Amino acid sequence: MSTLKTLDRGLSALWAIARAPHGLTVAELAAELGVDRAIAYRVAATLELHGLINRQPDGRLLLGAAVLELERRFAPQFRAQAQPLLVGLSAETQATAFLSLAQGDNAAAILVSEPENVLIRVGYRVGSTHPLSRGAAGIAILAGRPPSDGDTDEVIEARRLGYSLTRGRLQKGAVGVASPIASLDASIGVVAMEDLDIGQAIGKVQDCAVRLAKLVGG
Amino acid sequence: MSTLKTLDRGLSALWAIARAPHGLTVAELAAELGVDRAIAYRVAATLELHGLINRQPDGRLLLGAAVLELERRFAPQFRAQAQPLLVGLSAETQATAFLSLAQGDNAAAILVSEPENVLIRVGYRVGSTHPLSRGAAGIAILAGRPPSDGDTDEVIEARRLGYSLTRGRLQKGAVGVASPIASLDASIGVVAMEDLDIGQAIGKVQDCAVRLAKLVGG
DNA sequence: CCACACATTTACTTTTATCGCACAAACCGA
DNA sequence: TCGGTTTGTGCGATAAAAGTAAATGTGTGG
Repeated sequence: MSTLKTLDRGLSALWAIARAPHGLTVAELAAELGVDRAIAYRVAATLELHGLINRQPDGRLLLGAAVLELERRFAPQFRAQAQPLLVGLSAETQATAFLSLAQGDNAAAILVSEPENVLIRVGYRVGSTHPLSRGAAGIAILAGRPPSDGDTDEVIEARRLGYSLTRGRLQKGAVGVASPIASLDASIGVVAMEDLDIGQAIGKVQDCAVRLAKLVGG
Repeated sequence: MSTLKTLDRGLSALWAIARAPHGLTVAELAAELGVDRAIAYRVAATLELHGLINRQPDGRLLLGAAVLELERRFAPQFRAQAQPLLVGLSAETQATAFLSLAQGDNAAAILVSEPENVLIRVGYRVGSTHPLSRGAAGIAILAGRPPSDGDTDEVIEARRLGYSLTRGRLQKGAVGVASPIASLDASIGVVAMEDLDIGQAIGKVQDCAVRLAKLVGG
């Protein structure tokens, strides 16, 4: 699968600028990319043309407002529909609820709801990703797919049970429960510290997965 | 100012995919860009590499979860600080409050707060842009900059008064008031239907601009 | 089971967009 | 005013992309 070097570099530049809290100068961007300044100018001009970056009066490059529009166009109706379900799930289980989508070989959390009235919550950043093979969310997604030779025991077990349960795979001391939504290549679940009522959580998570599948699928 | 054709086309592809509610097939993307399918494959592969798009099992191209991370990294501390001010402003004026940033020759609304308990509200989409020379937000931004030869009468007037007031420039029947935040190349303001209490709104908007400038500038 | 359409990837030649030097301009502090 | 630094811009050599074409899957209906 071949890729385009110029586009790849341009997107790397976008990330470099996104990562820099106070933006980058063109010279810094050039250094970051390991290219001549002239190239960095052309990359920046092209990104700016599309509103993805913005030049300050002092010349520094910052992320542009167009990223807000991209975000708005990311699965909008789906997220709107799923939001209330997640809020309910986090309230009932007193744990952090999440909805994850397969993105290539990763699971990405696209929606998170943290419980209120709880002293310590497990944070889960919207947009964060981890490998499908690690963590309850990813394993549940794999379990929602048709069986395959590469499936680990964890995945096979999760497929049989209808949910996955992991401890400390992504974060020490954290317990995760997730259930697949096969039609979406997604999973829904909760994470908490060791104090999670697992029996209850499993039921609620599975119920949520079924309701969401109905909501979207039919 | 020269740009990179390959990067430009790749970003156009990103927007084409973002605009399509149910994504695009590679063939559709190729048609949209006016290029051969083989090229569209390479563009898609590169975008996917960076998580900006995602391939469905059926092959369709959809926006990827990475856009959520980009959004998170867009002026995060600034937006968090400004949010409560905007909520207060919309509540006090019973109008839709917004915070706009200059992005090239456009003003982009990066934060919006709509009043509650109001029958008809003026909607203002986060991320939407319009030319700086049109609308209260843009004129206020220009008024916050040092005087220049190109300034229109509206801008000069707004600079003198410390706020801009427009009627129906962006939307028929809508009134907008905005005040510059010069240090940020930004403006804050409200829009409403004709029923806005303009005298009150001007004062509140200016007060908000001053407080936000202090919050961020010092 | 085969023929067919369709999606995806690869191999390879030609074209052209990109690279990176080198130069000009603006800025700045002394 | 003058070095020194940073910012921005033409232009020819060259590497990268375009554009063919053809191979490889993949599923469908006869």
